[in-house]
Amino acid sequence: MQVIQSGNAIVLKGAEEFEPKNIFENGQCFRWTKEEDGSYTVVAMKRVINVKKDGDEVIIDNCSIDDFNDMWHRYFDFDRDYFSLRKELSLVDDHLLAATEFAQGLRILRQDVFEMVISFIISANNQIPRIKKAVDFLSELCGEPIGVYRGKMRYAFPSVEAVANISDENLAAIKIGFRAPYIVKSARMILDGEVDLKSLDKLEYEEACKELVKLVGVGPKVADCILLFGNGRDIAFPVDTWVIKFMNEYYLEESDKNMNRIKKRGIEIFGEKAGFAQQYLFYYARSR
DNA sequence: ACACAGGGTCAGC
DNA sequence: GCTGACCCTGTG
Repeated sequence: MQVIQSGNAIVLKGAEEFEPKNIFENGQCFRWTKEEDGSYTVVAMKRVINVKKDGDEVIIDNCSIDDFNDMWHRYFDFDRDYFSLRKELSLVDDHLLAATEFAQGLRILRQDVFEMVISFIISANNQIPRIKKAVDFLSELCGEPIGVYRGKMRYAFPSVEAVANISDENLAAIKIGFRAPYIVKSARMILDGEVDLKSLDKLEYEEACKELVKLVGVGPKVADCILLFGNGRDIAFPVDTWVIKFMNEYYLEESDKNMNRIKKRGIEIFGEKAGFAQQYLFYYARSR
């Protein structure tokens, strides 16, 4: 892949397996907006960029080559060979074959752990458009302003301190209902060192799950999302309503609604890369 | 109008 | 382990 500077943008030539729609609209990330020209404006890591695909080129606006190499290359998981990954998964069965064909260009973003913790606490029993609104508004209310882009001030995702010390007024304003005390308590637990997000890397997968579930509003499903999207755990297999549906329909001998058993079975069937199988199948199932 | 559900979790058996 | 309640709001 070639990275070329072009004004305030960079152009990725020969970027394989990169489809903005399949990357951003699969529910892993909440901090993007689709522009009228079909491009995606994204806030992450105290930066704002705009991503657009044009034929076999990817154009990233408001981005330098240094920023790309230092941050966005990792964020977009460019070290991974998604073609081989899809090919490998497609061998499992016809469902994964169809899903990996359908969602070609999907990537699992390497996002900030704390942002994933708060975002996915908010996601519980909620709808994706509302989750997006809440996360955006939370950032606007107590995130650092990082500059104007396309006529709008953009705000970074708030720090642990900011969420832990959010005012009751602001908390009420984001309208996340029963989840409101969860995000504050969890942020405080992280601030106090009761749960250490920085040492997650040192733990085995199961231990990392146990650590995250200590947080309030974090159950097994949210813990898996945090680990898959914010901690690079390919094996994490988040079981939500959609996964329960397709697992029962295609992969289980008899109908089951127990999330723990379904998760165990999912990892048995899909193996080390269960998280990717989940993402392809989830996106495929939800799009129909 | 009003019931229903949405990338689940928690408390109470 | 299993069940029901849960804040909020768009949908039919």
